[in-house]
Amino acid sequence: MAFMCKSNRKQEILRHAARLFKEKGYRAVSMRDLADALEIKASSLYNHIQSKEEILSSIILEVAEEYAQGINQIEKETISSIEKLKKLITLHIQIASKNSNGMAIVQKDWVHLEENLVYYKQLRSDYESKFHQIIEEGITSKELRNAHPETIAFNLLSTLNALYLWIPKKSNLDVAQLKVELPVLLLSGIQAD
Amino acid sequence: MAFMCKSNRKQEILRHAARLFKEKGYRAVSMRDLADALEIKASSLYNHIQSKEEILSSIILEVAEEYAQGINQIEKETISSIEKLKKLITLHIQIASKNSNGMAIVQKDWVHLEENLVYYKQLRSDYESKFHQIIEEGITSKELRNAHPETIAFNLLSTLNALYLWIPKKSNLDVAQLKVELPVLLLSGIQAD
DNA sequence: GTCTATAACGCGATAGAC
DNA sequence: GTCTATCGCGTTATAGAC
Repeated sequence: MAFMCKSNRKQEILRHAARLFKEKGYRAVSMRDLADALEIKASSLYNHIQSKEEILSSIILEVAEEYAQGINQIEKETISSIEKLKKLITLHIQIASKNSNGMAIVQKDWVHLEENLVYYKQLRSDYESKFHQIIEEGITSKELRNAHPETIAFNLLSTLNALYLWIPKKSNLDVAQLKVELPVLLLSGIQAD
Repeated sequence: MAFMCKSNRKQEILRHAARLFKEKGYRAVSMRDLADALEIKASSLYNHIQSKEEILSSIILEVAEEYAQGINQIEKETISSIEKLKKLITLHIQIASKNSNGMAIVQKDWVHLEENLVYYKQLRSDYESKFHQIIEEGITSKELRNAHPETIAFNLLSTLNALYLWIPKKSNLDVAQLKVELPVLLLSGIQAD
């Protein structure tokens, strides 16, 4: 989507919307609230966007497609499973520090998608399948302990999915440190000896 | 609260509300939706409850107080920190399997509390403090590796808080297995050698 | 591109009959 | 305890002036 250059105003709307949606939840933010944040009237928003749902959709799909692209790239690299998992952890940290609002909205408000709900669910399910497969490869190659792959995936993904709650409270320095510390913490329990 | 025996009808309302709130989110479920589920009219609900927010409050506080009670009991036992953490993991699994709807609503809709918002936040912050303290004790006593306590707590709590997403898909047998498997998985990475 | 005015509808909640 | 009828307000979105 690198060629599609959205107008400044639309970008600004999306930015404020992401912040408000994260704070109060999609359903609890009215178009008047959003307009107030931009210091215009609600009706003026419709010169830049089609509907409230289009805003939600833009925010969520941007994040979801970033994850999809990230894992597709990592998946095809010729590195060990452990290295792939480390790169996945870094991917989550990067997205969460660049766009923690978007990540929060994906987690909490994907259910309110309409037009793109099916597409989003497909992206999510593809992501999880690939994540699982990397873990299964790691067990097969004996890089990982022989535990249940679903349990391992559940533990990793729930921690990574919650990063949006944690990262906004941290400084850039802390985030840099997290990129070192989190892979160690998350992987040391599952790596084979 | 063991003496306060709510009417059957009220219990039924809370049960249906919990299911609907989990599925669609608190703000997206109208009193008419809830009434439909009970096969009555919306106005009839108000013979049993005061307001929509009272329903939310009941559901959330029941779970939050169960956690508070659980950790208060565990905290004062004279067992090792590792044993306390194992009991905390079991506590989360138990609550999530008994009331996964309630747990989901706590995570997603606590922000919509009004009257009891401050009280809920206090319960939550107390819980997290005690959780952190148990981890810090474990590091001091050298039961746990000398990693950052916040990182350890973040990993544990994000996985435990996500159990409501995972447990409803599992059979009773799987849950029993989870009670064995999850402590091993979560603690093996942080236990001192 | 922003405004005022308003359409069309859904919301939580109440009053009062039965 | 459930019903019908309704109040007052908030919602997304549109029409048309400037």
